[in-house]
Amino acid sequence: MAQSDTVDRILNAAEELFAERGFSETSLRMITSKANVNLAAVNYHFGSKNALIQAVFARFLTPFSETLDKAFDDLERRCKGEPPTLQQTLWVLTESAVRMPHRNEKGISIFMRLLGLAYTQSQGHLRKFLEQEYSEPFGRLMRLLKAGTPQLSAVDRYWRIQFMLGATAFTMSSSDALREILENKLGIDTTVQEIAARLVPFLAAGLQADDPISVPKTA
Amino acid sequence: MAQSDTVDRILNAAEELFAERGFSETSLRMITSKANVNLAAVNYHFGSKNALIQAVFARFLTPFSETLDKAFDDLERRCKGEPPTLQQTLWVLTESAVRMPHRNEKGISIFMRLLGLAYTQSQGHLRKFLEQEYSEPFGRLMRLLKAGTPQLSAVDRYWRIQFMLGATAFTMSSSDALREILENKLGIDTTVQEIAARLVPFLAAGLQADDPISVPKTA
DNA sequence: ATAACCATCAAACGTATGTTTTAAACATAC
DNA sequence: GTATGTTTAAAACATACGTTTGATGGTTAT
Repeated sequence: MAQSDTVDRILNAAEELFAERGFSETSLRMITSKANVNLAAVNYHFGSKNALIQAVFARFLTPFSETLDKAFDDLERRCKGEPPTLQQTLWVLTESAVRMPHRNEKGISIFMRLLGLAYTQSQGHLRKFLEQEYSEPFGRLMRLLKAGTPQLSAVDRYWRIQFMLGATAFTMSSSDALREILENKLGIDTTVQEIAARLVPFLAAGLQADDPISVPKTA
Repeated sequence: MAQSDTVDRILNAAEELFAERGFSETSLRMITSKANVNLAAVNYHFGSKNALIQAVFARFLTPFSETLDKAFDDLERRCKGEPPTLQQTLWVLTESAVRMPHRNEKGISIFMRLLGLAYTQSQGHLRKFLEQEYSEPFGRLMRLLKAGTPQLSAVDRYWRIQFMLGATAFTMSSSDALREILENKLGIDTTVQEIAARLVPFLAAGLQADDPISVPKTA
């Protein structure tokens, strides 16, 4: 073949297995046998397992950050100087994620699950890589969230953004299982888009909650 | 010695290392050398690494579920037939977690981090163990949450509880890292109690958000 | 005193991991 | 058609893992 697709097959298999099982729990042999390539191919093409992990993230994060950047440009153009509202920012964010071209119908939930894992699993090299490569679009999102919640102190905003990321990554990462449970329990089918549509008002309300750090009614 | 403290030393070391690094990333050799016991002691006293993981959870989850049960009894008694409000339920939950007797000042954050890991890391045996052992207090919490959000449809409530669990588990599972980032950025030190106190109003507001499934302003 | 029991220890076991090596097959350019 | 650089293949590498073994010492009960 003119150009081998070995690299892509490895990336596809690794992406799926990482999302299912986490990084440490996924061996190179699982990946290469799922991808139907030789074991040595990973180290040949990527150099190491850690570099493969980073490559998996780069493959979807790079186009996503470009899409997001353009969508934010669009949003700010429509707002003509006025800072975008929190709901607008959140909606552009979820829309960009959902609208990304995905390799299959599981793409969006794999995407989310990987983001959650990047935060959760203590992979020092990954955190460094993501901070170096994607600090700019991340910073832009943070600035927009800040503009959308001018009433919050920096500390309040920081924590509430963490809560927001948690709710999103967690829900999306297990959206398949959650959708299935709901289907069995109430006979209702839900799309990822609908989940996102439910998530946005939840997050917006949480981010903007009045916050007289509630005192217990306990005696 | 009359009674060896080997078991407790193993549990203490394991608890701390699991919380720091996750389960797969923590080897028995790390644990036994931190605990200053022989490598074989783990398999002798617990049988296997998985059984040790479960024992670590049981040691704090069993007393916690008893404390929580009594606190819910208390709450319902104070409410005299009226269903407790959502804020009351959430507050009793976090209060019970915070008020638990802990072995040291890191105890509460280790507790939280482990709970987050239990959700996040795909340890099949752990999930089964927790479901079997603690289904009753978990079910009670779910019933109270339902009573506290009577205005929600079953579907809305289902998803919003998932969002809530996600925000909590995710934040708690990376609370150390998040606290550290905040310390470096703004020079502010945060206790786990403060995080919990910030989380409650966020969750309460999100759970009770008005929900006219927001339509994008996008063209 | 002696037997039974339990906890500890160093050492080894078998397995699985990430990585490297060697040779063969391949496509492409001359 | 042969040479060249690239990709695959199979095997072996060293290392780390969870677990098991068999000997040893100490405590308890008979």
